[in-house]
Amino acid sequence: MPELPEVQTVLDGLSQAIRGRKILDIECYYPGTLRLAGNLPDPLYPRQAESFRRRGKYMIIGLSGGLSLIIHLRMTGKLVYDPTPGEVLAHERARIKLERDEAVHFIDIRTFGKLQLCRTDELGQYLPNLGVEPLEPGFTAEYLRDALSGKKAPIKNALLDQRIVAGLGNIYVCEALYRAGISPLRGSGSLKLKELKAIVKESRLVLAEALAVGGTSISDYRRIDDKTGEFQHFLQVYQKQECPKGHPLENIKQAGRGTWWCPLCQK
DNA sequence: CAATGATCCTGTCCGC
DNA sequence: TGCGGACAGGATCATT
Repeated sequence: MPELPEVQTVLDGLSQAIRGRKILDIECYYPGTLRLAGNLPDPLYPRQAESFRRRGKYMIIGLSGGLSLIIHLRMTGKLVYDPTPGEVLAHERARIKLERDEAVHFIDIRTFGKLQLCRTDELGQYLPNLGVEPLEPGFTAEYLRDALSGKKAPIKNALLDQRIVAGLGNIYVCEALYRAGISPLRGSGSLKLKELKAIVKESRLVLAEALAVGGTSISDYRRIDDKTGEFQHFLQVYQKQECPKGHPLENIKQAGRGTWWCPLCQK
């Protein structure tokens, strides 16, 4: 499941592969995967891919002439750079066609991923409200204290809320809470500043470590060259039976998603 | 307003 | 062998 480290890894790969290149067309093979804003210029193509940035789990590619392409991989989306593309691939939902007959495939088994083309000056209308970036200076214990004050929702749910922190997903929230020694069931508003500091520190660490090895490949996630990331080998609790200390883990459901945690290590 | 649940999807895995 | 059902989950929308 692409979270911040995976999205950043894909984005870096995409930037390497197509920065400065001309996009000749974007074809859509599954209804709704490619969405066009209503007021786009004609002709729409060609457009040069000029800039590459990330906000939360959204990739934002700046195109020449004041346009932007927003890409969200959701759960099973993949971008694959292909210098010699042929027929439409299995599960290929869209294709970014480049000059010299090259392409980037958007492959997405479960079809939840989206490509949105819009004017750059209207980007705000096409991105949801997103909270602080967890690897930037604004992500502090004090920020979390203010954002979570009075909230009754479990800390696990709050950390998954992209309006509070943008980029964390199920895997890294489970890992960060384990490392911080905090139970995922704790009420958000009940956490002390010291505990929030541990959450901030461990979230940053786990994200940075995962980013350094190209993300976590549990099932579908791949880099742009279709290679796997390596952080799955370093997970301590996600989809595990026992924690590093040998304690049995509990697997519960929170907000419809699996939580793995150690009742002995996390309080 | 906040919190929860349903929804969108399909490949994989499990039990019978 | 094959089938039905549960499960995986990010974000959005509807409901309580």
